[in-house]
Amino acid sequence: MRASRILLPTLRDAPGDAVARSHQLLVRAGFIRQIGAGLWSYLPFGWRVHRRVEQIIREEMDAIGGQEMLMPVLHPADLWKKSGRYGIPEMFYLKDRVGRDLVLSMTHEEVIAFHASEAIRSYRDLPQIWYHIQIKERDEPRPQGGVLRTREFIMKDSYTLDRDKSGLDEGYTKHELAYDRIFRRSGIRFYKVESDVGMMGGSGAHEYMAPSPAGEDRIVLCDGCDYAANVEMAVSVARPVSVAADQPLTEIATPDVTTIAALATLLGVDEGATMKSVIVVPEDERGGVVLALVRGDHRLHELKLQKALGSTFRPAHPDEIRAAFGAEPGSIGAVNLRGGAVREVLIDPSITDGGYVAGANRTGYHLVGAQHGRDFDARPIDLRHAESDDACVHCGGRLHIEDAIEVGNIFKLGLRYSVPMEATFLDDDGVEKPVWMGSYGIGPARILASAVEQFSDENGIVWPQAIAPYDVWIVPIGDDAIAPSDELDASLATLGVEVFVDDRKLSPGVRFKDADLVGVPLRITIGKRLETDGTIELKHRASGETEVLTPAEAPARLAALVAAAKALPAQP
RNA sequence: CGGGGUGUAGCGCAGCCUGGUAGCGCACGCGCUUUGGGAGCGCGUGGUCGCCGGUUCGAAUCCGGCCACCCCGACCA
Repeated sequence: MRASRILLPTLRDAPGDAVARSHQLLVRAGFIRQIGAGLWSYLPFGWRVHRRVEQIIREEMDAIGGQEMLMPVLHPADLWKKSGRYGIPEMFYLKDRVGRDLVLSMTHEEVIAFHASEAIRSYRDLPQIWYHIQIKERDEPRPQGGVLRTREFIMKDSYTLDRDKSGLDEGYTKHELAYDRIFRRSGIRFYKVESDVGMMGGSGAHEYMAPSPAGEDRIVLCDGCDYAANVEMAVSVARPVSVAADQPLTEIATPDVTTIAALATLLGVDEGATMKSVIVVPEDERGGVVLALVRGDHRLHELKLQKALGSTFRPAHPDEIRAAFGAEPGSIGAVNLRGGAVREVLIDPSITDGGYVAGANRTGYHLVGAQHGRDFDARPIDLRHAESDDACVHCGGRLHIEDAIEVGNIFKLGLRYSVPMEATFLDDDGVEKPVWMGSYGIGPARILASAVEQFSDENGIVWPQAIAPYDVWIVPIGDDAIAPSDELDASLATLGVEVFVDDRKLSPGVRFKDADLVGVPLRITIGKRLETDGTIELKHRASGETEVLTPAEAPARLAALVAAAKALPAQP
């Protein structure tokens, strides 16, 4: 491909509002352009990368028996009313000319279940793996980071349909294998982590996470074993704190002390030897306040508390706290509760049997030696945020937390959609049963952006070979270099290598800068040396190393390099 | 949705406080020179200063309202 025929609007400066590195570089390098909040066009180079990612996904999905299809973006509202998801705030709602309710697809579980309900009659029709690579529309509260979080994006979503739970497990395992190969072939660094099932519902899930400071997710990783989890799910062993057991319960005056830090300082104890009281009001019909207890040095994990409560919640207002506990915020604890004033008390299990410092429910006083089971009752449940330097529950190793971009996820949906959507089949025992479903997503744009986040330098992007917009970038210098460039392009084309010939009428310096910015892994320079000593130069974008080649040996050398770089690599 | 910020040429920015002919760099066009790491000289093109209203003889500038976009948080794949 000749540069003079392609749209490649590179910029010397990134737009002032671009913060994420991938956002800056993809715009500067002429890959993407914004048309509104969370709405992006892919220009030719950007789209080439996207399509290469798609193609890797397609090949690996086909390899596990996936059947590619295409489902619409516009859905009748009835489908979503049937599954019970109509009304969720992230969906775009619209009406047609006669007033029928329609929605734009956020995902395709409903449509898949609809097709399954019609097409799957018998256990002989199972299992199935269906997928498509299609647009998703989501009314995101806050699109950000360029192409990292958008309101319209393309997703590969696949769905397994199985006869029973073990069938679902097999389909899930196939996806784990396919996903491992997809992300390795794409050339990005990634982790597979345990994850929350989120809005999809279901019974088990993993996420594929590309570590990057631009990521919106936090993952917990063990230095000693392969434990990896989203912080939403992570369990860990808290830093040990020594607390004496069987201390007598003693009330002490702590005037004007309302923070854990001040309390620990005043009493000369570890913050971890105190109990933090968090008072919340669940947003359900039952009413009342709930007291959640975590260790003083820990943070309450709001999502875990939400799951424990079975509903969303808000912090209690000070007057609600006074009414329920008879004391000001800052002096609240689980001991000596007034009967019926507090709906439930939850306690994080890192608070062990010893005596802790706790609010006395008397303004300006705390209790020393408060002991769960002896002085108060509470339901033990994991409520705390895993922290860096916690210990691994599996191997005792040290945990650390990294930022990461979610590039894919896999969910065991179970019967969540097949039951309401009536996707059933007749089993060999003559009984009509619901299909077991799984759903599996990958965001090609996030793979693309993750690669830029992970692989760039001060000069621009450094694409992994497999998803680079082109395999080789040729800079002809001088008119005499054009014909040899085209010849090399033609030879490489017969070897399946895609070449970009930068024949723009710009100085060599500008074209070298653009080549670095755009980040094609292999660059050939054809200049005077072809005439003087019959050679051309190969430069590796990543290492900066150069090789001197003759035009005759170049095609084989380049084709070999490309093939080697695209071979399934170990994780970098 | 809460908090903060920004809207002036394709991109990056100055001008606004203190009202008086809209500027700079890059990019872009033409000419000449130049061709292995963002070339030089010369001549040019391009902006209803986000929108609406108000104050004023006069508004990019002051006032009010609205819109858009970005960041943090909430939320979410």
